[in-house]
Amino acid sequence: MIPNRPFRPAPQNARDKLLEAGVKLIRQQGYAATSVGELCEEAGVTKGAFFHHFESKEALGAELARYWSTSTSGFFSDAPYRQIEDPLERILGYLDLRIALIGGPAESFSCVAGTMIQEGFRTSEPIRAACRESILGNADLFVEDFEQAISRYGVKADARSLSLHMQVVIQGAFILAKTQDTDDAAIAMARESLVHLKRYLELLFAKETTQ
Amino acid sequence: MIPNRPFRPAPQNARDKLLEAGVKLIRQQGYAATSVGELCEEAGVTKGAFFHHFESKEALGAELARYWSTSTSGFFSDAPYRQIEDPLERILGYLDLRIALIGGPAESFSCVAGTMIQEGFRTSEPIRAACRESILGNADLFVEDFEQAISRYGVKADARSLSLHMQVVIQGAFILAKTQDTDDAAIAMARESLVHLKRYLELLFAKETTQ
DNA sequence: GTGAACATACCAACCGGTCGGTATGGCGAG
DNA sequence: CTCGCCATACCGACCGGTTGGTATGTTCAC
Repeated sequence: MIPNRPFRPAPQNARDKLLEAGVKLIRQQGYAATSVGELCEEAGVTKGAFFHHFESKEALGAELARYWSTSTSGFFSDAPYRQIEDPLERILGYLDLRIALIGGPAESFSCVAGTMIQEGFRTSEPIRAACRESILGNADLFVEDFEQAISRYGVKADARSLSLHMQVVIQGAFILAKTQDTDDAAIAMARESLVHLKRYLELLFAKETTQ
Repeated sequence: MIPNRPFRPAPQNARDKLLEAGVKLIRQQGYAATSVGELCEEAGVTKGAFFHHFESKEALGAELARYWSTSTSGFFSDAPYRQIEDPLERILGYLDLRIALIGGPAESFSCVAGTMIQEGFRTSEPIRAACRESILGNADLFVEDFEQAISRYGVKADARSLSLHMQVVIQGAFILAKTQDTDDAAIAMARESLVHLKRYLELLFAKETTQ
């Protein structure tokens, strides 16, 4: 779940600096391995500032998922592919955008919420809930598109289930990308899976496959 | 990547007890959040035993991925679905088995390697390499099946890419499962994604969809 | 002059890892 | 048969450093 820093405004206050530091460090090494001290150093603020803005490290984790969610869903609901009239083409346009956004090292295109939920789903209810909202919220963006596509193309399928499946493939693609030795291989790996997802939707909606 | 304890022999020596403890605790809370002391307590051994068998915590992490890999790939290459003659049906049989194995809480059916690689892909080369082998090794089990299916059904597709895509969906399904509030919802979520994957393969190989 | 936004100094608990030691069992020499 | 030798398996006290978190300022806009 993409947007790198260039997509977001450079943070001014300590709070946002800490959240940006969280995006960077937690994507790279996970939540538990990232210490409060490290976050402060990366953000260029002190521990006092940290605990002024966040009740605990756990609170930053939960806030981070919300921060992430807000910036990414804003990005995806404003992008040009939204103007495409045909609902299926709109969804495929979204996937093309995601494919295009995959670049650089894996930690620059993977998902903060997807990383955090693996560590926190049993041990931190606030983090689980926030990551849940982030991931399912992104899926929600496409339920209506799928409903329209289903009725237009007369296909028997469940709109919500398909939206969730898109998230499944995206999250899984990030994991497989992380197994690769080089950035290029990771990029190719992640993109390939999204192409499979596109083909599934094309086949399901009985459209001629581009391949 | 499934098999729960019942599929593996009860460990006798300290080494295997520690690996079993690793499977349990790291699935639940991740690698970094699991301390050596905790692993020893869960395994019922002391720190001395830990560092007698493993050079470091990191070494246990890497060994754990191999341990996991060995027991799961053994399980999947011995299972009955392997006897199915038709290569596509064999692959679909594998997915049916995976669907059937999804049960209980998310930490009992999710993948140790998929959890660890998110934390270690940048910070620990031994862990990344071991998780890579585990995940890609599982995918390798089905390359030949796909090759046979592709030539039998005369479909234009890449066998290795399809095998990897199966892993993508499986890993992604585990992440989405962890977002759910209840075990039942998590189970349903994970199974649903594998059903989508089945349908993709059925459509791709031009077989009548079961749905 | 008051409250939000930070900085500094500090703490107890816990972390990964070390180390000196013991219990057990295999094995070759006498 | 047995005794000495040694390797392996395991124990648990201990160490220095790091952790998340706190208590107490300081600064400055309103």
